[in-house]
Amino acid sequence: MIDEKVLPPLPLNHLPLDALRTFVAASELGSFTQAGHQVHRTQSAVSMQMKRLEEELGRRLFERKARTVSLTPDGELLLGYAKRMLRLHDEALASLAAPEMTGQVRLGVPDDYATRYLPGVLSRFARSFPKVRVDVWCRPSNELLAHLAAGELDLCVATGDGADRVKQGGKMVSRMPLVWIGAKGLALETIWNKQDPLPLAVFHEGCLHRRWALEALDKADIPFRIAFGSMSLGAILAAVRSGLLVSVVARSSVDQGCAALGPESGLPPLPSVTVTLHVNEDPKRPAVACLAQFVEAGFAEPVPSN
DNA sequence: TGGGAAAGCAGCCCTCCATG
DNA sequence: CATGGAGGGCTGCTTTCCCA
Repeated sequence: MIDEKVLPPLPLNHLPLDALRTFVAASELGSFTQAGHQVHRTQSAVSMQMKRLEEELGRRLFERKARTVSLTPDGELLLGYAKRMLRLHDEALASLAAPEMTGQVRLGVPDDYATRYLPGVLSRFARSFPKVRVDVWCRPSNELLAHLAAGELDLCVATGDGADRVKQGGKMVSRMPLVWIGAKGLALETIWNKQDPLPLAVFHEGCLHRRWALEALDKADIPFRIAFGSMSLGAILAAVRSGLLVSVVARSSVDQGCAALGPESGLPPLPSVTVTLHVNEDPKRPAVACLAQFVEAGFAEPVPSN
């Protein structure tokens, strides 16, 4: 028998999903005004919502600066939970809206993002819509977009420099920093003395990671030699794990046996790639829009750890 | 130009009460 | 006991203004 007199009072706090959605938008956009545009509210409404959320939690979530806002450590902590709660909420709505949905959806994803994000997205989608068949193609972004335009795919994920992809009808779902990687524990000077060319493992011609990496090296006047080329992320990572060369991948792709090389390595800084989602909308095929929601939510999740 | 505060307003929701 | 309508309070929004 539980003696209720010794129990601490239950907290009355709750986290309204509306406010969490605004919170996620503000944290990602770094602005209450921009967040307001995204959630269809005014800047003042966003400001008040965030103030109420902070009061509810008794924690400061944002550092307010002159023209921007940024997350406090408590805000960072909440962000992960908020994204998971919103994902579950959206999944539940989608599942209840059309639990008996059937059909086939053709999804295209670049190889490196397929490895990281697809398993979770596909398993959640299959649990919610077991009667929908999903066919996945792994190809470079440009090829996927061509297949989408030809009607051979229903939706695809593509990487690019943001503005271009959005002009092509894509919806931005994430920004992913590129990083130099080497074998875990690698002392870079053992394979590169800065006079000889830097040994590189890179993706195929036409890959954005490759182009940006080579441009950054050119700009920094660092000679290089392509010692390994592949279309497969798995092969690139395996080559890197050999400890004989370095490569460039999205931060989310760094796996066991590899480590990101910081600025102390002497390698030039790299930009971030924009990840966009492109959909051939078809009102007669709701499964396409549903899978698009799941993919988008998958990219909103924290990067799965190794 | 963007965030915060105050005032005013609309709509939601809870409570109460009548009705079947 | 369930349901539906009325009334009042509360919540959350927009507008406006001020400050950095």
